[in-house]
Amino acid sequence: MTLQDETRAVRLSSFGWMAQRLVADLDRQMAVELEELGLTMAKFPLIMMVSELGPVTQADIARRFSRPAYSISRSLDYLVKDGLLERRPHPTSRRAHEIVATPKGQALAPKLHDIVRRVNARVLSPLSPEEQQQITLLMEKLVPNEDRY
Amino acid sequence: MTLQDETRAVRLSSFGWMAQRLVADLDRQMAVELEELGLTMAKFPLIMMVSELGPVTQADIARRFSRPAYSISRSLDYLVKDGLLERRPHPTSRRAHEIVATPKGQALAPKLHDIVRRVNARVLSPLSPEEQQQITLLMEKLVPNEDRY
DNA sequence: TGGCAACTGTTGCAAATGCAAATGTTGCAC
DNA sequence: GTGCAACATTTGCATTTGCAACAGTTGCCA
Repeated sequence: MTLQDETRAVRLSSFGWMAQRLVADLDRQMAVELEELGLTMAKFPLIMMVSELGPVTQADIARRFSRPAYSISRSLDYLVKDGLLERRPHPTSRRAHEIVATPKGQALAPKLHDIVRRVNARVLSPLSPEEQQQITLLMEKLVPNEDRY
Repeated sequence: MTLQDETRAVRLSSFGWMAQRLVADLDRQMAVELEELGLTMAKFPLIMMVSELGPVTQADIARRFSRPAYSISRSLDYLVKDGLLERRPHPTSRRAHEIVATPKGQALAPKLHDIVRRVNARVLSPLSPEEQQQITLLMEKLVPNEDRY
């Protein structure tokens, strides 16, 4: 077996490689759907998290996403500018901010739910319903549903 | 059911969301291993592709990755500077470049294979061998193994 | 109380990325 | 062969991102 064949074999049998491709497809499809709402893949998970958790602190968001705090700080700048989220003074701490959705932001949530359901259905459509259930269950074992996003 | 509960339910039942988390973990683990070789997740797939396909054209790389050509052009700048890949004049076309691995780049390939195998094994380890086989097969149905990377 | 380490958030600067326009090349119809 | 559209690649510029340093706040213990 040549080095080239070996490299090819490694790639084709790599679960991670397939997962990367899958997520790339997923991202492309989501980006298209989100564009119609004026959103991007960078903004979308933030709105979802705030919609799910209600008032949260920036540090909390950062922890759950396993992302650095400065990154959240900057992403929020955009969402605040869009008028979708809002920084409010935290009720008990003067260093923390409470992040909440504006009415405009809240109105987005149901549409985002639809998009998520639609894109998931499309991506999974090559599988039979039983297979879809199988892969979902297996996936749940790989990425335990903690409070992490 | 409140809006918050609904958002939570959508997220937790979303296959795509789990896939995102999985790939994020995968990326983190790969980044750690690659760092020991002085590589990054941006450079790694390029070396793999050139190692697998031998001399390729930049446009071909771009097509296979479904990425814009300018992005490949810039990534190659870094890899050429690292002395891992090389731009050679194309034998038949004067506008195209032939991209090949330098000896130093070729020497990297076996180490990259090891890393891919190691990280895949670690990520899949929560599953039994039968389950690992199952999820791999299901995944193959979702992302057909074409010539696309 | 005073001091200090840990925490929350922001910012300046450098590196990376995306987009649109430019440069040169090629195939092909005329 | 000329002209022109499609191609392969690069580059200038604006936007985004990452990193390290900063400013302010809080908990805690001596």
